[in-house]
Amino acid sequence: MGRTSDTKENLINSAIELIGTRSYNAVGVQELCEHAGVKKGSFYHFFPSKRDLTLEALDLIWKKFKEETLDPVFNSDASTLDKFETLLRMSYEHQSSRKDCTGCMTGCGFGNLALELSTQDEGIRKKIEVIFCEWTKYLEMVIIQAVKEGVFPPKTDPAATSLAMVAYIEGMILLGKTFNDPYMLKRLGEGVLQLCISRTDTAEAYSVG
Amino acid sequence: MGRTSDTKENLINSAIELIGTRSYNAVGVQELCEHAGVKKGSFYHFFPSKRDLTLEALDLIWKKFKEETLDPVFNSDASTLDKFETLLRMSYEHQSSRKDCTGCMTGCGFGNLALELSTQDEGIRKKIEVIFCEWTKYLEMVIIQAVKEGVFPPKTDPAATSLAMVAYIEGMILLGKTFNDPYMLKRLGEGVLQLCISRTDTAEAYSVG
DNA sequence: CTTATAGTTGACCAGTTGGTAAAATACTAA
DNA sequence: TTAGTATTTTACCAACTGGTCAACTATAAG
Repeated sequence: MGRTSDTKENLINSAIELIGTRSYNAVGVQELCEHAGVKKGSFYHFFPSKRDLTLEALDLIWKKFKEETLDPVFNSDASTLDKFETLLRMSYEHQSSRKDCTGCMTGCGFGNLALELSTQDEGIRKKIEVIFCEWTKYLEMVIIQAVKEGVFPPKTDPAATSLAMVAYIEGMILLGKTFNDPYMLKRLGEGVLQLCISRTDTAEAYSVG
Repeated sequence: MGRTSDTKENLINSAIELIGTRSYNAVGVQELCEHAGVKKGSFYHFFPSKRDLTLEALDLIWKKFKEETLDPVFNSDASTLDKFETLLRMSYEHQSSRKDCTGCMTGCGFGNLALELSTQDEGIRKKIEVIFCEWTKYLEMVIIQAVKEGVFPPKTDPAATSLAMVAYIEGMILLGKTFNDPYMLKRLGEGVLQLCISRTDTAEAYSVG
C-alpha cells in the first residue's frame, strides 16, 4: 500500500560514500540529502536521526564485506595461507581504487567510526564491537582448521591469534591511511602470518621471554 | 613587553583533554574556551583557527609521550624484551586510568585524529605521519641493538619490524577502544613479540609460504 | 612614570547544524 | 474507482558553528 521508493537505500549509500570518505561529524544531514537527491523532510521520514542512518549504513557495509570478501575467500578451497594472502590483496586493491577515485586512502569504515564515535555513542560502539567479533570468528575457524591440518603449530591459540590478526589488519590500515599510501598494506601484509605462530613456540625458537 | 598569561597553554591543554576524549569535530571553539576559562576573542588572539590549535596540541602530546614514556623506557638499561613489556604496561596503565576517570577508553590521540582527519586535512595527516615515523625509529634502534646482541635473529628486518610493531600497537588500541576495555591491551600485548621474528625465519620454522 | 605592547573583552556575523510539522502528492491494493 | 497509506515537499525552528573586530586593560621594560 501507498507509494514505494528507493530513497532510503539512496540515503544509506550516500552515508557510506560521504561518511566513509570524510567522517561522521564532517558530514551533515543536508549534504547527505543533496548527495542522495532528496529533501530533508524525506530523510526524517525514513530515519529518526543521522545516528540511526549510520547504524543502518554499518549493517550494510558489514553485509557487503561478508558477501564480497569474507565468504568468497574463506569458503574457497584455497590453502590457509592463500586465503590470508587473498584477503590482504583484496584489501589492498580496495584501498588503492578508493585512493584512485577520491585522492585519499579512506581506510576501514569500521575502524574509522570506532575511533571517532566509541566514546560518544554506545550503540555505534557496540555495533562495531559485534562486527569485529564476527570478523574474528571467520579467521578463527580457518586457524582451527589449519592447526588440524598441521599447517599451524599445535600450540596455536586460535581465539587469541585471530583477534591479534584483526588488530594487526586494523593497525595496518590505520598506518596506510595516515601515510595516505595503500602500499603500506603490501609492506606490512606479511606480518599477519607471524601472528599465526603461537607465543610459546616463538619463545622456544629464540628463547625470548 | 606587554602582559603575559598562560591562556595559550590552557587552551592547548583543554584541546588535549576534550578532543582527546571525544573527537575533533565533536568539540567546538566555544566549548574549548569555556573549559579553558577564556573568551573566544582570546582564542583567536593566540590561534588563527581550531585546526592550528590542534596542530600545537599534537606537538605537545608527542613531546610528552617522548619525555614520559619513550625516553625513559628506551634509555633504560633493561633488556630488550623488558623494554617492550614496559612500553605495553605503561600503555595499559594509561588507558586504564583514562577509563577510570572518563568512563571510556579514549585510545591513542594520534590514531584517533589520523583516522578522523587524514582525508580532510593534509597538514594534520602529515604531522601524524611524521610522528609515527619518529616513533618507529625509537623501536628500530632497539631492534637493531637486539639483533647485534643476538636476542633477535640475524635476518630480522629492523625497519619493517618496527613499523609492523607500531601498526600492531595502534590496532590493539583501536580494538581496546572499540570494546571499551583496556584489558584488550593485555590480551593482545604478547603478539608484539611475534612480530620480532623475521619473515624468513617464520617460514623456515613452519614451512609456511 | 611613561609608553609600547601583549592580552582581554563582548558584541557581532553569516552560514550551518540537527530536527519538526503539516500539507500536498503519488501510488497500491481492494 | 476509490480509499487509505507511503512518500515528498515546503517552510520553519532555535541553537550553534567557526570566525571577526574594535575598544579596552594590564603590564613589562626603558
